[in-house]
Amino acid sequence: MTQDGRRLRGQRSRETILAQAVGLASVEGLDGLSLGRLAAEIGISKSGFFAHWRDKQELQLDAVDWAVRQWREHIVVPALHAPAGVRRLFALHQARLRFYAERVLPGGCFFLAVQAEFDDHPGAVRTRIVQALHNWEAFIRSLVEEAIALGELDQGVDPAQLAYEIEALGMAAVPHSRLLDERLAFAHARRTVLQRLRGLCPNPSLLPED
Amino acid sequence: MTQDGRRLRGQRSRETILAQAVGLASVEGLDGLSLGRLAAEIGISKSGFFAHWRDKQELQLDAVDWAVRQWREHIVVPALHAPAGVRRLFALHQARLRFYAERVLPGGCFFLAVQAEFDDHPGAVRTRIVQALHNWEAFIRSLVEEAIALGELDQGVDPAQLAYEIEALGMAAVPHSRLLDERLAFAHARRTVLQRLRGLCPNPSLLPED
DNA sequence: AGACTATCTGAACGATCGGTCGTTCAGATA
DNA sequence: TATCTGAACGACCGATCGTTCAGATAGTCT
Repeated sequence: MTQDGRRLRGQRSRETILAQAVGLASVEGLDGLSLGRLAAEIGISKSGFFAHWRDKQELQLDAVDWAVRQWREHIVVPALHAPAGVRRLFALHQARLRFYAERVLPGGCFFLAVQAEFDDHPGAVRTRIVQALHNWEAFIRSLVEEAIALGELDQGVDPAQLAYEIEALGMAAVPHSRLLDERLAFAHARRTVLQRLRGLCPNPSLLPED
Repeated sequence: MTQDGRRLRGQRSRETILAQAVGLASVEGLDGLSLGRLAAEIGISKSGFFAHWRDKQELQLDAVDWAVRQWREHIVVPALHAPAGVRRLFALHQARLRFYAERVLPGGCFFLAVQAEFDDHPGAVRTRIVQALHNWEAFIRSLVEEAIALGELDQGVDPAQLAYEIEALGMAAVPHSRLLDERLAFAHARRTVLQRLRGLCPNPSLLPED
């Protein structure tokens, strides 16, 4: 492949469009997202979209993929820098809360907005969302299993159930911080998981006290 | 007040419209809800709405109130039949899960759909949603405090934090049951809260073992 | 019977939706 | 230089959105 300035420009456009689309979708949802408003916010023409995507659904699918990559970079990768075991599990939870607190996405969480929107809308977009959610929970579960294998969590722990807990307590921080008390929401989300992990950990000193 | 057949008919219309609107909003959200589709599903004309509500927002506000009443009847009232304390707290959680599992609303949970939609949309509707959410959490908190006062929960328990836990673990059952595994989601939501309450209760035999 | 009122309808409105059209322009190719 | 291609544009399409309005229907009151 030789360097083609045209394709390079197109790729940059796609990137900025997708970034903006994920941000907007975190507020309005993927269906609530309107091509006209999206174009206006970026400062391009609406018809320009169709040089990159056949229709709105194609853009939605790419937006999901883009959001998954963003999630990986902001939450998964930083967590992998923590030592394996219970500390990595808690680092994952903290990275997620930081992602929310720093308002990386204007709507808080792309996946929360999109799950609530598509759980009753069959189609290709829903399928891709399901896949992303499944991979995410499987990843949490694998960290739990690793922590058990390392002897940093009780043997009796059900990995799927603890993964459900961590996911639920992290996700709930979004609406709580936006609709009620922001400081309290993040404090509760953090402390709940922390105390839960400490309670299940034979060596609680691996984790901060509070 | 004399009996007026017209007003009676109007009230019945309002009721069926609101019931349908809450159901539809649990799927599409309160903004995603379209008057045209709503009218078509009920079998009335679109313009008939405006005999009952000035505009769409007025209908949205009444829909929130209606959903709150439904929530009270289906979840709060049944829980109050359980003996005060930790058993009532768990009964509340179970009533909620039953409400979801029985698919009373086609979208699963009106408040989940609506929270994700309005956390970034200031206005009267958001204000009313915030109020409803606040009242709900305050109610859970009051049950926690009651259980502590009755000596059925450890003194050290932070009522606000435990309320956050119960709310988060219940709410998360909706997208999990719809997008991943329904049976597992409800099982996790139930067992997590159950084990948590048993762990905090000096007399665990008040609660079922599993 | 006639005046009045609440409910509901059908037709129409301006705005916006996703999407298509032909066209323009920059950059690559030969 | 001549030709081709990818990106982006403005104008426009039919459909649907929330909303308005004049009028029909039906139940109440004098």
